[in-house]
Amino acid sequence: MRTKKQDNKKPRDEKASKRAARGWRSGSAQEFLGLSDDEAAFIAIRLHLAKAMQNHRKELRLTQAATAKLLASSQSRVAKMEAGDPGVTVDLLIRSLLKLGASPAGIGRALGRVG
Amino acid sequence: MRTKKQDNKKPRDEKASKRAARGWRSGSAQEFLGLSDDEAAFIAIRLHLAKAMQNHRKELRLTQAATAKLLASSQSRVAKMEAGDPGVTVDLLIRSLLKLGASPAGIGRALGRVG
DNA sequence: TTGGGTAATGTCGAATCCGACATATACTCT
DNA sequence: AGAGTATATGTCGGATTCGACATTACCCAA
Repeated sequence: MRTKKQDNKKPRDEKASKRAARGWRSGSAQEFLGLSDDEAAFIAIRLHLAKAMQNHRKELRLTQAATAKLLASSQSRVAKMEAGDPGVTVDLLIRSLLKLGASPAGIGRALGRVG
Repeated sequence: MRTKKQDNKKPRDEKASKRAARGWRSGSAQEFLGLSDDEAAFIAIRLHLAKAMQNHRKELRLTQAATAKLLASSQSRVAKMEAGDPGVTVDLLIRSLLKLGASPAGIGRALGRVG
Protein backbone atom coordinates (compact mmCIF):
# COMPACT_ATOMS: atom_id res chain seq x y z
CA MET A 1 0.00 0.00 0.00
CA ARG A 2 1.73 3.01 -1.12
CA THR A 3 0.40 6.39 -0.44
CA LYS A 4 -1.26 7.42 -3.60
CA LYS A 5 -1.03 11.05 -2.91
CA GLN A 6 1.95 13.19 -3.48
CA ASP A 7 -0.32 15.91 -2.48
CA ASN A 8 2.25 17.40 -0.21
CA LYS A 9 0.66 20.32 1.47
CA LYS A 10 3.97 21.35 2.89
CA PRO A 11 4.06 25.11 2.41
CA ARG A 12 7.72 25.16 3.10
CA ASP A 13 10.56 24.98 0.72
CA GLU A 14 9.90 21.28 0.28
CA LYS A 15 10.05 20.42 -3.34
CA ALA A 16 8.64 16.95 -3.14
CA SER A 17 10.95 15.77 -5.84
CA LYS A 18 10.56 12.17 -4.89
CA ARG A 19 8.52 11.62 -1.81
CA ALA A 20 8.65 12.74 1.69
CA ALA A 21 11.77 11.03 2.76
CA ARG A 22 12.37 14.51 3.98
CA GLY A 23 12.48 15.14 7.66
CA TRP A 24 13.71 11.61 8.19
CA ARG A 25 17.38 10.96 8.04
CA SER A 26 18.42 7.90 6.14
CA GLY A 27 18.20 4.90 8.34
CA SER A 28 15.30 6.32 10.28
CA ALA A 29 12.98 4.23 12.36
CA GLN A 30 10.19 4.88 9.93
CA GLU A 31 12.19 3.59 7.04
CA PHE A 32 13.53 0.64 8.94
CA LEU A 33 10.13 -0.43 10.13
CA GLY A 34 8.55 0.18 6.77
CA LEU A 35 5.96 2.61 8.04
CA SER A 36 3.89 4.78 5.77
CA ASP A 37 3.80 8.48 6.45
CA ASP A 38 0.43 8.40 8.14
CA GLU A 39 1.38 5.47 10.32
CA ALA A 40 4.51 7.27 11.38
CA ALA A 41 2.52 10.42 12.08
CA PHE A 42 0.09 8.50 14.23
CA ILE A 43 2.88 6.99 16.27
CA ALA A 44 4.41 10.43 16.67
CA ILE A 45 1.09 11.69 17.97
CA ARG A 46 0.92 8.92 20.51
CA LEU A 47 4.43 9.65 21.69
CA HIS A 48 3.74 13.35 22.05
CA LEU A 49 0.59 12.73 24.06
CA ALA A 50 2.50 10.24 26.18
CA LYS A 51 5.05 12.89 26.99
CA ALA A 52 2.31 15.42 27.69
CA MET A 53 0.78 12.89 30.04
CA GLN A 54 4.04 12.56 31.96
CA ASN A 55 4.59 16.30 32.11
CA HIS A 56 1.09 16.81 33.39
CA ARG A 57 1.50 14.21 36.09
CA LYS A 58 4.78 15.63 37.25
CA GLU A 59 3.36 19.10 37.40
CA LEU A 60 0.68 17.78 39.69
CA ARG A 61 3.41 16.03 41.66
CA LEU A 62 1.70 12.69 41.57
CA THR A 63 3.11 9.20 41.47
CA GLN A 64 1.96 6.85 38.76
CA ALA A 65 -0.02 4.96 41.38
CA ALA A 66 -1.79 8.10 42.58
CA THR A 67 -2.50 9.05 39.00
CA ALA A 68 -3.92 5.62 38.36
CA LYS A 69 -6.32 6.11 41.20
CA LEU A 70 -7.54 9.39 39.75
CA LEU A 71 -8.02 7.73 36.39
CA ALA A 72 -9.66 4.62 37.84
CA SER A 73 -6.87 2.60 36.27
CA SER A 74 -3.70 0.88 37.36
CA GLN A 75 -0.09 1.89 37.84
CA SER A 76 1.09 -0.41 35.09
CA ARG A 77 -1.25 1.14 32.60
CA VAL A 78 -0.13 4.63 33.52
CA ALA A 79 3.47 3.53 32.97
CA LYS A 80 2.52 2.18 29.56
CA MET A 81 0.71 5.38 28.71
CA GLU A 82 3.78 7.46 29.51
CA ALA A 83 5.96 5.08 27.56
CA GLY A 84 3.79 5.43 24.46
CA ASP A 85 3.32 1.67 24.44
CA PRO A 86 1.73 0.41 21.19
CA GLY A 87 -0.95 -1.29 23.26
CA VAL A 88 -2.23 2.07 24.45
CA THR A 89 -4.67 3.99 22.30
CA VAL A 90 -4.63 7.70 21.64
CA ASP A 91 -8.18 7.49 22.85
CA LEU A 92 -7.10 6.50 26.32
CA LEU A 93 -4.36 9.12 26.38
CA ILE A 94 -6.77 11.92 25.52
CA ARG A 95 -9.36 10.77 28.02
CA SER A 96 -6.71 10.58 30.71
CA LEU A 97 -5.30 14.00 29.92
CA LEU A 98 -8.76 15.49 30.18
CA LYS A 99 -9.32 13.83 33.53
CA LEU A 100 -6.05 15.27 34.75
CA GLY A 101 -7.34 18.70 33.88
CA ALA A 102 -5.91 19.33 30.44
CA SER A 103 -8.05 21.27 28.00
CA PRO A 104 -8.92 20.20 24.46
CA ALA A 105 -7.11 23.29 23.22
CA GLY A 106 -4.02 22.32 25.16
CA ILE A 107 -4.09 18.86 23.69
CA GLY A 108 -4.53 20.39 20.25
CA ARG A 109 -1.48 22.54 20.86
CA ALA A 110 0.51 19.42 21.69
CA LEU A 111 -0.50 17.96 18.35
CA GLY A 112 0.66 21.12 16.67
CA ARG A 113 4.18 20.28 17.79
CA VAL A 114 4.11 16.91 16.07
CA GLY A 115 5.79 16.68 12.74
CA MET B 1 -30.21 17.32 17.10
CA ARG B 2 -27.83 19.69 15.62
CA THR B 3 -25.54 20.20 18.48
CA LYS B 4 -24.04 23.38 17.29
CA LYS B 5 -22.39 25.16 19.98
CA GLN B 6 -24.40 26.96 22.46
CA ASP B 7 -21.26 27.99 24.09
CA ASN B 8 -21.20 31.33 22.35
CA LYS B 9 -19.65 33.25 25.21
CA LYS B 10 -16.33 32.26 26.54
CA PRO B 11 -16.30 32.41 30.27
CA ARG B 12 -13.11 34.36 30.42
CA ASP B 13 -12.27 34.20 34.02
CA GLU B 14 -13.38 31.27 36.05
CA LYS B 15 -13.79 32.23 39.62
CA ALA B 16 -13.87 28.56 40.34
CA SER B 17 -16.95 29.01 42.38
CA LYS B 18 -17.08 25.41 43.25
CA ARG B 19 -16.98 24.13 39.69
CA ALA B 20 -17.75 25.10 36.20
CA ALA B 21 -21.40 24.74 35.56
CA ARG B 22 -20.55 27.73 33.48
CA GLY B 23 -20.75 27.55 29.74
CA TRP B 24 -23.65 25.13 29.86
CA ARG B 25 -27.16 26.43 29.98
CA SER B 26 -29.48 24.72 32.34
CA GLY B 27 -31.04 21.73 30.71
CA SER B 28 -27.98 21.04 28.60
CA ALA B 29 -27.21 17.62 27.22
CA GLN B 30 -24.28 17.34 29.57
CA GLU B 31 -26.44 17.98 32.58
CA PHE B 32 -29.25 15.78 31.38
CA LEU B 33 -26.95 12.87 30.70
CA GLY B 34 -25.04 13.41 33.88
CA LEU B 35 -21.68 13.84 32.19
CA SER B 36 -18.65 15.18 33.94
CA ASP B 37 -16.74 17.99 32.32
CA ASP B 38 -14.03 15.78 30.97
CA GLU B 39 -16.49 13.27 29.56
CA ALA B 40 -18.35 16.06 27.85
CA ALA B 41 -15.09 17.46 26.49
CA PHE B 42 -14.15 14.09 25.10
CA ILE B 43 -17.46 13.75 23.32
CA ALA B 44 -17.05 17.23 21.93
CA ILE B 45 -13.65 16.24 20.60
CA ARG B 46 -15.10 13.21 18.88
CA LEU B 47 -17.84 15.31 17.28
CA HIS B 48 -15.36 17.88 16.04
CA LEU B 49 -13.13 15.25 14.49
CA ALA B 50 -16.20 13.63 12.97
CA LYS B 51 -17.07 16.89 11.30
CA ALA B 52 -13.48 17.37 10.17
CA MET B 53 -13.64 13.92 8.67
CA GLN B 54 -16.72 14.80 6.67
CA ASN B 55 -15.31 18.11 5.51
CA HIS B 56 -12.14 16.40 4.41
CA ARG B 57 -14.01 13.76 2.45
CA LYS B 58 -16.20 16.32 0.72
CA GLU B 59 -13.20 18.40 -0.24
CA LEU B 60 -11.76 15.34 -1.91
CA ARG B 61 -15.15 14.78 -3.52
CA LEU B 62 -15.38 11.20 -2.45
CA THR B 63 -18.38 9.10 -1.53
CA GLN B 64 -18.39 7.29 1.79
CA ALA B 65 -17.88 4.05 -0.12
CA ALA B 66 -14.84 5.38 -1.96
CA THR B 67 -13.46 6.73 1.28
CA ALA B 68 -14.00 3.37 2.92
CA LYS B 69 -11.92 1.77 0.22
CA LEU B 70 -9.06 4.20 0.84
CA LEU B 71 -9.26 3.48 4.54
CA ALA B 72 -9.58 -0.27 4.09
CA SER B 73 -12.86 -0.08 5.93
CA SER B 74 -16.55 -0.16 5.12
CA GLN B 75 -19.14 2.43 4.12
CA SER B 76 -21.12 1.87 7.28
CA ARG B 77 -18.14 2.60 9.44
CA VAL B 78 -17.38 5.78 7.55
CA ALA B 79 -20.98 6.86 8.12
CA LYS B 80 -20.60 6.17 11.82
CA MET B 81 -17.33 8.08 11.92
CA GLU B 82 -18.93 11.15 10.39
CA ALA B 83 -21.89 10.84 12.74
CA GLY B 84 -19.63 10.81 15.77
CA ASP B 85 -21.14 7.51 16.81
CA PRO B 86 -20.19 6.51 20.38
CA GLY B 87 -18.92 3.21 19.04
CA VAL B 88 -16.20 4.98 17.10
CA THR B 89 -12.98 5.87 18.88
CA VAL B 90 -11.07 9.09 18.53
CA ASP B 91 -8.23 6.77 17.68
CA LEU B 92 -9.92 5.62 14.50
CA LEU B 93 -10.92 9.14 13.55
CA ILE B 94 -7.37 10.42 13.83
CA ARG B 95 -5.91 7.50 11.92
CA SER B 96 -8.48 7.99 9.19
CA LEU B 97 -7.89 11.71 8.95
CA LEU B 98 -4.17 11.10 8.57
CA LYS B 99 -4.79 8.57 5.82
CA LEU B 100 -6.94 11.12 4.03
CA GLY B 101 -4.02 13.48 4.05
CA ALA B 102 -4.68 15.61 7.11
CA SER B 103 -1.67 16.74 9.12
CA PRO B 104 -1.22 16.35 12.87
CA ALA B 105 -1.10 20.14 13.11
CA GLY B 106 -4.38 20.42 11.25
CA ILE B 107 -5.98 17.95 13.59
CA GLY B 108 -4.58 19.87 16.52
CA ARG B 109 -6.15 23.02 15.15
CA ALA B 110 -9.50 21.28 15.03
CA LEU B 111 -9.12 20.45 18.70
CA GLY B 112 -8.39 24.06 19.39
CA ARG B 113 -11.92 24.87 18.30
CA VAL B 114 -13.43 22.53 20.84
CA GLY B 115 -14.56 24.08 23.96
C1' DT C 1 23.65 -3.92 52.57
C1' DT C 2 18.93 -3.78 53.35
C1' DG C 3 14.67 -1.72 52.97
C1' DG C 4 10.81 1.19 51.18
C1' DG C 5 9.01 3.85 47.59
C1' DT C 6 8.63 4.40 42.54
C1' DA C 7 8.56 2.95 37.82
C1' DA C 8 8.83 -0.70 34.07
C1' DT C 9 7.49 -5.20 31.98
C1' DG C 10 4.61 -9.41 31.11
C1' DT C 11 0.38 -11.84 31.13
C1' DC C 12 -4.65 -12.73 31.36
C1' DG C 13 -9.86 -12.55 31.34
C1' DA C 14 -13.31 -9.36 30.28
C1' DA C 15 -14.85 -5.40 27.96
C1' DT C 16 -14.80 -2.72 23.87
C1' DC C 17 -14.04 -1.81 18.99
C1' DC C 18 -13.68 -2.79 14.07
C1' DG C 19 -14.92 -4.40 9.49
C1' DA C 20 -18.41 -6.66 7.19
C1' DC C 21 -22.88 -7.55 5.88
C1' DA C 22 -27.85 -6.66 5.63
C1' DT C 23 -31.13 -3.47 5.49
C1' DA C 24 -33.40 1.01 5.61
C1' DT C 25 -33.89 5.68 4.32
C1' DA C 26 -33.20 9.59 1.21
C1' DC C 27 -32.61 11.98 -2.84
C1' DT C 28 -32.12 12.27 -7.57
C1' DC C 29 -33.33 11.29 -12.39
C1' DT C 30 -36.35 9.30 -16.41
C1' DA D 1 -44.00 5.04 -10.32
C1' DG D 2 -39.34 2.65 -10.58
C1' DA D 3 -34.27 2.38 -10.97
C1' DG D 4 -29.89 4.14 -9.43
C1' DT D 5 -26.85 6.19 -6.22
C1' DA D 6 -25.59 7.85 -1.58
C1' DT D 7 -26.02 7.71 3.26
C1' DA D 8 -27.88 5.88 7.74
C1' DT D 9 -28.83 2.10 11.09
C1' DG D 10 -28.49 -2.56 13.30
C1' DT D 11 -26.13 -6.60 14.26
C1' DC D 12 -22.38 -10.06 14.70
C1' DG D 13 -17.79 -12.68 15.03
C1' DG D 14 -13.21 -11.86 15.59
C1' DA D 15 -9.63 -8.73 16.89
C1' DT D 16 -7.81 -5.31 19.99
C1' DT D 17 -7.53 -2.90 24.38
C1' DC D 18 -8.62 -2.38 29.09
C1' DG D 19 -7.71 -2.81 34.20
C1' DA D 20 -5.68 -5.85 37.24
C1' DC D 21 -2.19 -8.56 39.19
C1' DA D 22 2.62 -10.34 39.55
C1' DT D 23 7.09 -9.56 38.97
C1' DT D 24 11.21 -7.06 38.09
C1' DA D 25 14.33 -3.11 37.95
C1' DC D 26 15.76 1.47 39.99
C1' DC D 27 16.97 4.80 43.24
C1' DC D 28 18.38 6.63 47.50
C1' DA D 29 18.46 6.94 52.61
C1' DA D 30 19.44 4.54 56.89
